[in-house]
This record gives sequence, C-alpha cells and structure tokens, in this order.
Amino acid sequence: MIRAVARAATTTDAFNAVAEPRRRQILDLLAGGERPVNDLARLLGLTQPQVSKHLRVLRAVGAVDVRDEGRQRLYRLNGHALKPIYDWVTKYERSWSERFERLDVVLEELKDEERRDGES
Amino acid sequence: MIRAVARAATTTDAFNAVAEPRRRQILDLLAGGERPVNDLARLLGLTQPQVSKHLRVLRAVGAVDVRDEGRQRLYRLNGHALKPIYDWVTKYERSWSERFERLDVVLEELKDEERRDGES
DNA sequence: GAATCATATTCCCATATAGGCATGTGTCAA
DNA sequence: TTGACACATGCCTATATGGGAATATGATTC
Repeated sequence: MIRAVARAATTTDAFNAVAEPRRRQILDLLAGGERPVNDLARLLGLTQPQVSKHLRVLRAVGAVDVRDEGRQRLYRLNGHALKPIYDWVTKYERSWSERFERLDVVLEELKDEERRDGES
Repeated sequence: MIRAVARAATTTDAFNAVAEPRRRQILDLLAGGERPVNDLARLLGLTQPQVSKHLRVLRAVGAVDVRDEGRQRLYRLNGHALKPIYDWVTKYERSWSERFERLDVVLEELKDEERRDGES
C-alpha cells in the first residue's frame, strides 16, 4: 500500500532519470560507443559503485542496454528512451529559435494594430 | 555547511524542475497564454497550494514570469529556460529519426564491407 | 474597518534518493 | 583451488521533496 508519494522515483521515466547530471554525462559518453563500467568511472572521476547505481537507473528507464563480455559488462546507449523528452521540449522551440522569433515580431505587430483599431 | 547531497533540489535547474509531470502540464497550459493560479488549479484538478508550490519551483528556474493584476497573479511561460534541455536531448535525435536511421543502415553496410575486406 | 477573494507560506509526514563503504557474485588466470 | 579482476548490491545517513491542512499576506469591495 502506497502511503505517500514524495518525489517520483528516478526510475519512473526518462525525465526523472536524466535530471541527474552524472547520468547525462554517462549517456554522453556512451554516445561514442559501448563501454565497460570502469571506463565510465575513470572518465567521470566517480567510484565504481556510483557508476553502477546510475547505470541501474538508466537501465530501468531503457536508456542503456547491457552486454556481457567476459568479466566486463559493456553498456550501450539506447537513445529511443529519450524521445519523450525531445517530443515534449520541442514544442517550446519557438521560444528561442530566431526563425520563430521573427514570426513573433510579426504577430505582435498585428496585435498592436488590432488594439489601435479597437480604440478608434 | 552542506553535509549531504541526496537528490539535487528541484530548483537546481530546468532538468530537475520539469521532471515533475504536474509542472510540465502547467507549462503546457501557459503555452496558450498567461493565466492566474486558480485557473491552473481548476484545469489540472489540483489544489491552489499545490499549484502555487509548483509555480514557485518553475519561477526559481526561470521557466515562468509573474505579473500582478489586481488580486490575481498572472503567470506567463518563459520557454528560454528549457533551451538547455532541448540542446542536450537534440544530440540524440539520430536514435529515432528515420532520416538518420537510413544513414545508419548505410554506415552498417560500409562496416560489413570493411569486415569482409579484412578477412580476405 | 470588515468581509471576501486570490495567492503564498508554513507545518507535518512518509518517501526516495546519492554518497561512502563494505561485501557479495561471477569470470578468468595461474 | 586460489587469487585477482570487474561489477552489483546492501547498509547507513542526511536531505529534499510532494501532498494535505491550516494559516498568513495582499488587494478589493462594501
């Protein structure tokens, strides 16, 4: 029985998983190809358990896949898990895109004209 | 003096702020124009304090601006705060974009050819 | 000034971390 | 079999929630 839902678990979805900067860094590294855990730990200056825990979260939301290679476990990026984030944030692209900003200027001018027409 | 850093505060950056679904919904509503708090509460089926708290977080990361209008406080979207998310996630677009997927197929074929050449 | 409306803040609680550290598990080599 | 190596997991602690409820603040109207 769930009693209280403080903050959603990091494993709830991609949004919560990548809120942690270290996990974004891990994904950025894996974008260059699959890597074993110790590689990631060394490159990021983290302890091995830290990396393993972060990878567990990333696995839970499907952002990485694993493959056994001898004693090593090679982690590989699975970018599909990030698509919901892309889809959501893309709606706001007009807020900073120059292309859209110019359109906004035009719309503002039209609005001003309407306002003047209404006053007359 | 900071003793332990469990999970980063929701007000740390946009990534942490929008990890909460309710806050994304609020931004989605504000994308349609500025709105008072009670409006948002009614549309989302939340209590007024809940909405005020979420808005406080969104304000902290610069995702919304406020304007006083009599007794009401009109909140307005500021999409610029979401640009870091867009910039980060866009790097992974090739993971699901058909356009890039076709490119991947070509690259795979080239890799296979190299492999066969190496064996001969 | 009093009552009312709109919003913000505070208090309390249960929860899920992230870090540090120790330890368990599985694989390879001698 | 025994080490040694690579990785995963468990335990402990302090922290920052998010929800609910009550209350404080601020502006408007009577």
